Formats: sequence, structure tokens, C-alpha cells
Amino acid sequence: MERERGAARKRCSSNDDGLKKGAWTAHEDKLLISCINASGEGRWTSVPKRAGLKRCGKSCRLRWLNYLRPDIKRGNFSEEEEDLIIRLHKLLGNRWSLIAGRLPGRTDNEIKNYWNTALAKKVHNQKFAIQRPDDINAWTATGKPQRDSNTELPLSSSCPQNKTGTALNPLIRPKALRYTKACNLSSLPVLKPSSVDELHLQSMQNNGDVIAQCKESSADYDLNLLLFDDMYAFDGSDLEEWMHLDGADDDDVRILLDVDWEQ
DNA sequence: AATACGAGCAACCGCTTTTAG
DNA sequence: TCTAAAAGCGGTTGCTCGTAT
Repeated sequence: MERERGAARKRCSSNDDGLKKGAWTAHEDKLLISCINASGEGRWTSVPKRAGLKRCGKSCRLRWLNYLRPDIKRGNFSEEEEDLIIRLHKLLGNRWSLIAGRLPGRTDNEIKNYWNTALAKKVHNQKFAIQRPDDINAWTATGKPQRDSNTELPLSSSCPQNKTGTALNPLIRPKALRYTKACNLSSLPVLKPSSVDELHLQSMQNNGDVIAQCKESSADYDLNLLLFDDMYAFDGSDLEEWMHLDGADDDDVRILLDVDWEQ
């Protein structure tokens, strides 16, 4: 299998078979557009033959998706787009396709380039780094809040809090989705496992006190915007317990178990 | 005017994941 | 269930163009 896949890669990457590489000409673009208009997207390996192009299917796909698609938005990024990219990058890291999914008309390649050339520097200069809790000493070395030894629930004093007594700036990472960056959940979009169609959570309660509130604001495929107004410190096991207290179903618990602490 | 340098971006490469038979 | 092919993804490369020297 590996040999076959390697061979397939070689076929696409090699110039031995006369495949053209480098910048696309206007004529090639025209041929590709005509082909896709005639038979639709997909079956990329057969596109070069159908279009009369000396390119590999992969190259055709990339050209179409990143440049020729009619719904592509060109031009400068707006402030709103810029802000959204920064916030999503804080949450998702270099998951460009996911980020692009939140910006209609923008491609992952475009966003990636924009990040690498402009935003990364800007974010660095603005010290847009993840904010650590003010009272970091109250936190354990793992980044988890200290717990009550009897209830195993987090001690309220172990988490930095605002004036209303709710927690500030918990750092979490959705581990099941192989994201590598810690993030500040406050007002940020949160990834939801794609297998979960609906998010039922409206509130999680513990002994009558609202621990966290989630507001569903999007019905996208794999991203739901959850706004955690005042988020309490928690980790996966705490949440599981809380969810069961609240009568949540397995999907709800799974969402929350996909969240793991990272300092 | 010539050259060097850096920024921006399109395209490529190779790996992983998904799909189809 | 297994395998090969196709599609998707993110990192990297290299070309072009503008600016500084």
C-alpha cells in the first residue's frame, strides 16, 4: 500500500511524464473552469484529461479551490475577519481549514498566508498571548484548580474569580481533536465533535449555583459558538459529574470530556 | 541605475484521513 | 474487513514585486 501511495505521489510530483508545474496561465484557468462548469467539482484525478490540461489532479484541485472558485472573496481582510482569525487561531491553532470554514469566501491557504505574513507579528506585538490567571499560585501545577477533598469539586478559592465570584480565564484544550494550543475560552468559538448534532446544554448547575452557561449560537457542521460568560474552573471529570447531576445525556458528557486542561 | 533584501502569496510536497470497491 | 485510490490538510518553497541602499 505504502509503495502504491508513494508511486501515486511520484506520478503527481514528477515532471517525467510531462506534467506542467508552476504558475497557471489564463488559458489553463479557462480550461479548468470550463471543465468544472461542465461536469462539476470532484474526481480530480480525471480532471486534467477531461480539461485537456498537462497538470496533475491535485494541482487542478488546488487551483480551483484557492483561486478560481466563483465564491472566493478577494481583497483585504476586514477588521472583523482579522479579529475572528486571531480568536479562532487562539483556540484552534494552525487548523486553517477549520478557521476558513468560519470565514465565507476565504480559503485556508489565504488565511494561512495572511497569518504568517501579517497577523502573527501583529498578535505578537500586541501581546495577544494567552492571559494567565492573575492568582496563578492558587492553581495546581497541572493547571487544574485545587479540589475539595470531600466533594472532589473544585474549590472556588482555587480559581481566579471576578467580582461576582465566578472564574476568570480558564485555559482549556479540546484534546480529542488533536489541537496543540491551549486557549482562553472566554467568548471564543469552541469546537464541537462532528458526531454530535445538537448541543443541549443551556446551563450546568451544582447545588443550585450556576457553574457555567452556554449559549448555542450556530448550527454549523463541526463548530458551535459557545459563549461562556463566566466560566468556572473545571476539568473533564468534574464536568462529567456535574452533567450527570443535571441529567445530561452521553453526547453532552462527551463534549465536555473532550475538553482537557492544559497550562 | 543596479543590486540586495524582504514581504506577500501562489503553488508544491508529503503526510494523513476518508471513501469506495 | 481490507486495500487502493482519492481527497484533504498544513508546512514549505520559490517566484514576483516593492523598497532601501
